[in-house]
Formats: sequence, C-alpha cells, structure tokens
Amino acid sequence: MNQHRLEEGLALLKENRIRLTPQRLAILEYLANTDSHPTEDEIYKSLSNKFPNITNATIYNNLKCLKKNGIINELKYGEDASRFEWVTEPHYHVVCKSCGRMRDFNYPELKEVEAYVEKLSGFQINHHLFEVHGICSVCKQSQK
Amino acid sequence: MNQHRLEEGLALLKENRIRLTPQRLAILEYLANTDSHPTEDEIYKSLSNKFPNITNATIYNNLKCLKKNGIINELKYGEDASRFEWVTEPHYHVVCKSCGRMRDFNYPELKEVEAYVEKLSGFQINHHLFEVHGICSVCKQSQK
DNA sequence: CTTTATGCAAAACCTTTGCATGGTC
DNA sequence: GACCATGCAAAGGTTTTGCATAAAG
Repeated sequence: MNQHRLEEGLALLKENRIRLTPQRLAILEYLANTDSHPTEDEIYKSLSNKFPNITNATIYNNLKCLKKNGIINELKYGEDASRFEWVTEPHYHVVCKSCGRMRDFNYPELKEVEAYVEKLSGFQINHHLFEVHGICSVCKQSQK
Repeated sequence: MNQHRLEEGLALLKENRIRLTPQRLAILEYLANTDSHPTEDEIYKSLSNKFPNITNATIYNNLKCLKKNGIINELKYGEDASRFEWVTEPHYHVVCKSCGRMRDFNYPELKEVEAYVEKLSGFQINHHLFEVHGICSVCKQSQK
C-alpha cells in the first residue's frame, strides 16, 4: 500500500479544489499501488466489483482529470489503448509487442538530444520519449 | 520525383508477386515523394481527385500490404492516427504536439540501450524508438 | 446551495472485415 | 481463367460528449 504516494495525490487534488468522490479515490488508489501501467479498461474491470454501475466514461473523465493535475501520465506510445502510470522521476519503458505489457527502466536521461534537436529543427522541445520494444519472457515461453 | 525509390518499391512488389493496381501505384508514388509522414486520411484525401470512388478501406489495405512487404513503416507513436513513411536508414522523429506533424532527425543509433535493457529485463529486444516532442515554429507563431 | 461528478446513451474517430464485383497477371 | 484488389457497408475498439440526476464542499 503506497500511502505516501496516495497522500501526495490527494493533497494535489485538494490544492486544486477537485472534489474527492469514492470513484475518484478508488482510481487513485488503484494507480498509486500498481506498477502495471494499466489501460482504462483494466481499471474499469477492477473497479466494477466495488462500483457495479460505474462506466467507462467516468474512468476516462477521471483519468483526464488526474493527468491534468499532474498526478498521472498517459502513455499513448504503445499499440492500441492508452496506458497510465503514476508520475515519478523520469524513466523509460520496455514494451512487449505481443501482450502490450510495459515495464520501467532507468537510463541516464537523454536531455542532450533535446538540445541538439531544438537547434536543428527550430522546434521548441519540452519532452522526449525513449522506448524499447521486444517480447517479454512470458510471451516468448508461450510461443513455443 | 523520387524515381529511384519508387522503382525499388515496384521491384519489391513484383518480387513478392503483389499486383500493381492504379490505386496501389498512386499510393506508392505519394509515399515515395513526400517526407511529410502522412496519415491514411491525408493520402485518402489526396487521391480522391484522381479516384473519386476510392475508399479508406482500400488505402488501409494497401498501407498494410506495403508495410508487410517492407516498403513503408507505420508510426503509431504519435497522438491519434498512424502516420506512414518510406523505409530508409534508421532515424528518429521530432513531433509537434500541436499539429502532429513529424520531421526526421539523425542521431547516433542508441543500440547499446537495447543490449542493456535486454540483460536487465529478460525481454528479447528487436527495436527501439526515440522521439522528441515539442512545438514547431509554425504553431509557436500562430499561438501568439 | 452552488458547482462538479456520475451514469447513461449516443456519437465520433480510426481501423478492420465480409462480400460481391471488377481488374491484374 | 485464377486469384487478388476494389468499393461498399457494416462493425469493432477506444475515447469523447450531452444531459439529467446525484453527490461534494
């Protein structure tokens, strides 16, 4: 139970006068306590027990809200649906192209490339993304 | 007119016994002669003059076919719709988060990160992606 | 009590698929 | 002539939106 994280998130919401509904809290708790980079649908399925009437729209609205308030990141870089993660220190992702699962990895931040590209292209750069694609050991196993 | 490219593509199709329809040729020509990383819809709109009855399905089918035969790459990493580019030497992309446009840039290939992550994660890595995000000069201008 | 969130339904958007017809080799 | 591609329509998956009701501060 990542209580510390959760409380930081709750504080951020309070600061920005975002109301705390039971559904929103449940989504926050779910995201604070996982490193699985869930999709909206995974969150939806997981909360359906506790909130039988919850809808995808509510989950989406909340994810958008949490993202806007700097609590979570949306990862659109994978294959189909967006995945979401708690905001932490900068890091990169390994993605399994078979099952879509993601895992974090750390590597010296490639900030120098941002500067290089900014000069080169005239773009105003504020972000970069490094992603490594392959097949995870589970999927590799089951392919045999 | 990038005749050289186009002929390579045509040769690849012939080699693999893929039929050359007028629509397919037009899509090939479009992609051989642009560096704009178009979406399916941009291609569709562009060909609608010449082929009034062409449908998105045809474009999609062809893009899938060209991708399968190693002639084009699909770039799914951006925001909404996939973008497509002619296959060339490895390179990276700068993406404008306002208009979605992409431009290529070159940088020493980060193959060593693949090896590092392979050891670290147990994934079998075969690809990586480096993308720099910002605002292009056109969008920066129009924001004022 | 004011304002925002929820749940529901509908729709938007991108992409895929089934099928009859037409075109390529 | 055999087989594949096209065009059309329909549907699938993800995400957004409008609106009445319910809940939060």
